[in-house]
Amino acid sequence: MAYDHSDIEKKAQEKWASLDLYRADLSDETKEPYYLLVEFPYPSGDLHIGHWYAFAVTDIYARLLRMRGKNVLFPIGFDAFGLPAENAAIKNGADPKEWTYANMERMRTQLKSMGPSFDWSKEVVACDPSYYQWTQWLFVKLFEHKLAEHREAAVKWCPKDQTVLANEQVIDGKCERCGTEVVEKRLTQWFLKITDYAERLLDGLEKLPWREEIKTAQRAWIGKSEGAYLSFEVRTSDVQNALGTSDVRPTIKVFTTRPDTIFGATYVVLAPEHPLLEGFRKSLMNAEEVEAYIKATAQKTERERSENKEKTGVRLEGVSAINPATKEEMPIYIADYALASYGTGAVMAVPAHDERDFEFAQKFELPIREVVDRSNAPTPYTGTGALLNSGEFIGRDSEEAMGDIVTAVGGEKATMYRLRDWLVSRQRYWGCPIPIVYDPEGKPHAIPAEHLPWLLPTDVDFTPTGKAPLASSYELKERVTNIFGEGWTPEYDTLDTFVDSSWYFLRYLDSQDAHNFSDAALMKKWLPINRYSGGSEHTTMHVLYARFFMKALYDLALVPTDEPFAERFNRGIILGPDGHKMSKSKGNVINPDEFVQKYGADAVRIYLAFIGPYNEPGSYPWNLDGVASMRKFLERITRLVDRNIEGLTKSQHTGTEFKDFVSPNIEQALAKASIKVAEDADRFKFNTAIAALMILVNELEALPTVPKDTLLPLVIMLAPFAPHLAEDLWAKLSKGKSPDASSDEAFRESVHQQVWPVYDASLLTSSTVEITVQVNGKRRGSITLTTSGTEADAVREAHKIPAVTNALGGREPKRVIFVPGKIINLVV
RNA sequence: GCCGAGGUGGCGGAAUGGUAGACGCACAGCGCUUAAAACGCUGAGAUGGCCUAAAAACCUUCAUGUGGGUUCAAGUCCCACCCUCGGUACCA
Repeated sequence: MAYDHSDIEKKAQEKWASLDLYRADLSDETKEPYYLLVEFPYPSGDLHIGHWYAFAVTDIYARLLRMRGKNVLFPIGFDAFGLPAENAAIKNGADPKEWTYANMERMRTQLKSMGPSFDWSKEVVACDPSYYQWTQWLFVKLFEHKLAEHREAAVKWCPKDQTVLANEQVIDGKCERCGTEVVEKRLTQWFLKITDYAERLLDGLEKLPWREEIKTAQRAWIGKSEGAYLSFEVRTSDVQNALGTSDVRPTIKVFTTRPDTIFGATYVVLAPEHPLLEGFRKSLMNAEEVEAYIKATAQKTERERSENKEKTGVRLEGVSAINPATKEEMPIYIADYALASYGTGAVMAVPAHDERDFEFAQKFELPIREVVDRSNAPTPYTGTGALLNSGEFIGRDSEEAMGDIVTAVGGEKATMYRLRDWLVSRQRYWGCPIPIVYDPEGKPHAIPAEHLPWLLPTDVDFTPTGKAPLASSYELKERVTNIFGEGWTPEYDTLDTFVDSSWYFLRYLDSQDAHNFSDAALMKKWLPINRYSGGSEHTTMHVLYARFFMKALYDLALVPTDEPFAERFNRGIILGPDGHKMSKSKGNVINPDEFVQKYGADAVRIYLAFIGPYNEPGSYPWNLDGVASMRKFLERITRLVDRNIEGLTKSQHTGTEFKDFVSPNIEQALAKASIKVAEDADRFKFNTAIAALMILVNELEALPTVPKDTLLPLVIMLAPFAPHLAEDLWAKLSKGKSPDASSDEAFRESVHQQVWPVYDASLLTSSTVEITVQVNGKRRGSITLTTSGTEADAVREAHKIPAVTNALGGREPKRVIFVPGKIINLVV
C-alpha cells in the first residue's frame, strides 16, 4: 500500500474545511459564474452507489471549472419531505421529523466522505419551515393568478399509499412509489394549471441544446395533436318525443384529428363517464343494460381497461346522432375505448380509416364507408389521399380539404394536449401544508403572508385511512379558528413533494433569506443554471414541473428567465456485477462503503468516472476489479512522485512556472493531457479524460527520471479526480520544493486553489507528422514528413515503401489523394 | 404499434468520413522471489499462408448487427431489414 487513504482523506477534508475552500461568493464580479446543479437527494438514510455516481462524478467537473477560473456554485440540499419518513412513522412509531433529520445528519457525513466540493453554507432542506414557507408563498402566488385551482376531477388513487397521485406518478397503471394498481376516483383536489403552459413547454424545447431523447420524451408526454371540434345533433326516438320529452336538442361534441373523414363517420361513441349520459337516461329504451355497462367499467382499474383491447360497448337505444356532413342518422354507443379524460370524452367513429373504430364496427356489424382513396393499402387506411364519397369534396386531397370541411360542417379548429393539469394534493402527512383555508361557505382563501410559514401540525394520527392525517389535528383547527374565525376550516392535504423540488435551485442562491424566496439580483446573474445533471426517470416529472414553475414565475415577474436549465444531462445507472439492475433479491447490490474502506474514496470516484461516458444515460455493470485497478493507477502516480521527489530538493527552481525544467516532448505530453482532459470534461466524458491522464502517466513512467516540475502540473490535473491524494502529493511536493517552503505562498494553499495548467496550443504541432500511405484505400505503410511536406514529397516517400510498390505492381497511380498531416492514398 | 437512443474483441468502452479496437479489466508468457502476493516487462481481433521441433518475424484475406449503396476512403453518410434498451400507448 503506497499510501494510507483513510489518513489522507481525513487530513485533506479537514484542510478544506479549515480553509472554507468551497464557499462561493455569489456576488464576486471578477469571475464568470457557473451554476452546476445535481438533483438534491431524498434523505433515505443510506448512501448507495447511485448517490456516489451522481455526486462524486459531477464534483470532478465542479473542481475542474474552479481551477479554470470560474466562480462555481455547486450546492447541495435535501428533498426532505416524502412518504418514506411517514411510512417509517407508521411502521416503527418514529417521528417523521426526527427520522428525517437524523437521516440528514448521517447523510451529510456520508456525503462528505466522497470529498465533494459542495458549498454547504447554501444548503436547503425542503421540510424546514424556513424553506417551505416559500414553497407556500409561491403556491399562494400561483393561486392568486389562477394557476392553482381547487376542483373536482377524475383522479388516480393509490389504494396502498392512500393518496391521490399525479398522472406522471402513474407508471403502467401502477403507483410509481409502491407499484400498487391505481384506481380512478372523482375528488375535489388542488391542481396546478400546467396545461396552460403546454404550448410554451413545447416551444421552449426547440431552443434547448438537450439530448434528443429528453426532448422527445417531453414532447410525447405533452402530446400535442391538432384537429377540430365537431358537433353532432342528437335525435331522440319518436316514442320518447310523443311522451312529451323536451325538444331541447342536445349535441355531442367530439374532438377529432381527422375532420376530413367525417363523411365516413357511421356512429358516435361516448365514454362511459360522459356527462351527457345522465340527460339521455329518460330517452333510453335499454337503460338497464347501459347502467350495467357503466357500472362494470367503473369497477375496472385503469390497467384492466387498457389491457383488454377487445372492444366492448353498448348501443344507446332510443337516441341517435346526425352526421353533419351526410345528414344521416347514426347510432350512438358507449364504449370504454373512448376515454373520458381526453378530448371531449366523445368520438366520431370512422371505421374505414381508424383501427379502433374498425375493430368496433366489425364486432358490432356497423357500416364501414371508405372516404379516402387507399390505393392498394388495406382497410383500415389511416393515411391521407384523394377523398371519395364526400359530397362536394370528392376528388380533393384529404389533407388540403380539411379546413374547408371543418367550416362546411360548422366545426371549429382545435388543438388538444395529452398533458393533464398537475394534481398536487396529497392525503399524507409529511409534506408541505397547502396554505389555504376555507370560509364558512367552503370557498378557499390563501393564507396571508404574515401567517407563513403555515406550520405542519404535530398532533396527528399517521395511520392511513384515506383521509388526510392533518384532519386529526386539533391544533390546526384551533389555529384556523383563532386566526380566521368560527366556521373557517383548514385545508388538510399536503403538497406533492415535486412542488418542493420545482424551485429549490432558486433558493440555493439565497438560502438564508428570511424576506424573499430568493434574491432578484443574484437570480439575474446566476440563471439559467448552466448544467443540471440527474436521473432520466425525472424527464417527464421533475424536469417538466421545474420548467413549468419557471415559466409561471417568469410570467409573475418573479424570476428573470423562463427556462431553468440551459443544459440538462441524464446520467446512466450502475448495474450489479452480473449486468442486472442492483436489487436485494438478486443479491447483486454493491455497497460503496466496502470499496471506500478498502481502496479509498479517490479510487471509487475515479472508477465511477471511468466506467463509461457520463453524458448519456447508459447502464454500466460494476466490475469487481475496477476499483482495485484505479487504486493501482493512483499508486503508480504516488510512486512516480516519491521516486522523483529527491530531484526537487536539489532544484534551483523558484516560483510556480512549470516550464523551466521540462523538455519539449514532456511539455507536449502535458499540453496534450491538459487540453484533452478539459475538453472531455466539458462534454461530461470523464472516461476519456481519465484515459488521457493515464496516457500521460504511462509516458512519464517510461522516463528514467521525471523532470521535477512535471510533477506539479500532473498533480494539479489529478486534483479534480482524486482530490484527497492530490492534496497529499501537493503537500509532499511543497516540502521537497525548497528548504524554506514556508516562504512559498503557492504551496501553503491547497492544490484545489491552483490554476489549471494551460499550454500554448502550438506545442501540439510538431515539426514532423506521420502520414498513412494507402493504395486503393488499403493501408500499406506510413511515412514521416515535415509539416510543410507537399503531395510530391509524400508520393516520393511512399514509393520507397516495398509494400507500396508491391501493391502498385509497377502501375502509375491514376489519382492521388493527399490529406496533409493525415493520409496519402494512391489510386490505380 | 408509434417515437427516441443504440448494436464495435472475452468484458467496460475509444475513434472531427482518413492507421478500427485508445484507455482500462480479465487473460497468457517472462522477470523479480525459496515461493506466493505485489510490482515490472512483453503479447494478444479472427482466419489462412510461409518458415519451423515449436515459436517469433513476415505476408494474405476477413473483420464495427444483416444486406445493399454513395465515396479515392465508411464504425461514421444514404436505403432496407434484424436485434437490444428507454419513452409512450384504445390519446380519437
